[in-house]
Amino acid sequence: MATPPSNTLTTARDQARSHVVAQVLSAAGRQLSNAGAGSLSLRAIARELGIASSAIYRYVPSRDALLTLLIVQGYDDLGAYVEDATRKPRRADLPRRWTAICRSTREWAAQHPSQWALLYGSPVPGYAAPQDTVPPAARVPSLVVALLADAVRRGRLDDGSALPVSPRLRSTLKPAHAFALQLAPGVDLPDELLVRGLAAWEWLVGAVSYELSGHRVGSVADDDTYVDEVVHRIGTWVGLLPPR
Amino acid sequence: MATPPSNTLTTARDQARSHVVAQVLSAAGRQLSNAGAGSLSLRAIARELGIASSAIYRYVPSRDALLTLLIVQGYDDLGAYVEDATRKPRRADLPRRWTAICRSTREWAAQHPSQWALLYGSPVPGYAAPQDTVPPAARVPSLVVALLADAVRRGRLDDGSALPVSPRLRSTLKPAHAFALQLAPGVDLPDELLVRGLAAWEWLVGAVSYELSGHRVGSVADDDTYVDEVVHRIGTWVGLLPPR
DNA sequence: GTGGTATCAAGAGCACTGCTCTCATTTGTT
DNA sequence: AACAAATGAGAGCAGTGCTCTTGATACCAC
Repeated sequence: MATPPSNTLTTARDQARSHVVAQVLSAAGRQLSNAGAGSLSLRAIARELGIASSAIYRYVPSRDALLTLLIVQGYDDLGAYVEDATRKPRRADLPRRWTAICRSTREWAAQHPSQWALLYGSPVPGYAAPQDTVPPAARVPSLVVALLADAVRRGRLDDGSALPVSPRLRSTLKPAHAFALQLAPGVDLPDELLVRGLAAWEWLVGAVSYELSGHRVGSVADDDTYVDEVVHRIGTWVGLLPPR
Repeated sequence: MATPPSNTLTTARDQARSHVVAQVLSAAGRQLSNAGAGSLSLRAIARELGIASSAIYRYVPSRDALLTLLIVQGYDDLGAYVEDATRKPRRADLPRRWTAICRSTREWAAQHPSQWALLYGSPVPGYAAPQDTVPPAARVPSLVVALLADAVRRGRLDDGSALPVSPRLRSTLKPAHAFALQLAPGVDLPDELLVRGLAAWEWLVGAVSYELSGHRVGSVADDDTYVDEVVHRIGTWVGLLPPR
């Protein structure tokens, strides 16, 4: 009897192995939520799983590698959450799609502050994000680009405040342009719009982090209404929303 | 002979003591720059100063307390740097004052990435910023408010895109209003402007952090020209700059 | 079935951390 | 000179990431 196709992992051992890996990841995620990335301890995970501390290293090469796995998982979780929320409005309802992106991003961050900090917080010095975190990290930005592409396609973009783009800026935007082109092959997003989209996304991330870090406590009584307001204003600035 | 006035600390011991404290802080700052907040080690500082590891605790109660000191020092350093840069343009030159705030903030962050991360990065879980970090943290925002107040005073604010402010939003902004009123007692900053100013500042912090975390690497070829552009656009959005 | 091998679990151990004791020494004041 | 406060050093505790060795599995080919 020939061995089963080796590309699908079906040997009982591999199955058990990936099960343990999943347990490790789950325990790590739980620990991350409770105590934050700083105090994530491999030994504590081993204790929780009831195995020796040294046995952890059969499943995860190092603490940094585990953090990388958690980062990828975090990006994917956030991406799925925002994609889900963005699917709810009708596709033609650009304003609602924009607010859905913003609100769901903030919601996810509020529900998973430690993972958000892991994704968009201070990078651990000496830790360079491996290449395999890039695609999952691009999921939400992809939604923004798709939204802008739809707006261009339907001619529903308010270009009232469009500014001329210098050649220097144009060449600087080449990578973003390539990203957008690959994502929405049909439409050609003008560089001017790319600046607005990228800046809007950076702003959103910044505002969420600002709130989560507690920097806004003394400035605003109710974060919800403030954020709602700013989400609206940025949407207007980008050209996706009418000026109310 | 009466003891010298006790409010001024002149006893030789106190002098030596504060000297050692300064050395500890300096070594901690150096270590922070090299290795980041995560791997800041009291024992390593003690080694560098040539004293026993336990002796550190005569000068700093705990690692968290040392981090707090570094945070306060960081805010003050950043505040002084930006204040300095903002003093250079003529006071009437509002556009240049705005760009000076943005550029100097970004410069300082680029020169002190670890301290920036300490100030605006992911908060250490379980670590609540003590009250004495609040005033130094408000230094740069104060500059923004002062700038806006000047703009209002001189009637040089472009209110073309001003939006109505709902009562709900108005009451949410009370703390910010109080902050501004205390800073610029003469002028009354409209709530509409407060939203724009606060949002602009949050955006700036977000963009700097975004860049420092390396999230922008795949999107833009030259960060400098991109940031210049966005600084200009936000300035325009706030109403401080003409639309080029 | 049996032998060989890759995998896994466990324990000991190293170097490091924050922090707390105790004890001796130095310093400043009365 | 005497006393008290401040300081320094060392040992020690509990914890960390990670490595090495040793012994027990489970798998796979013959």
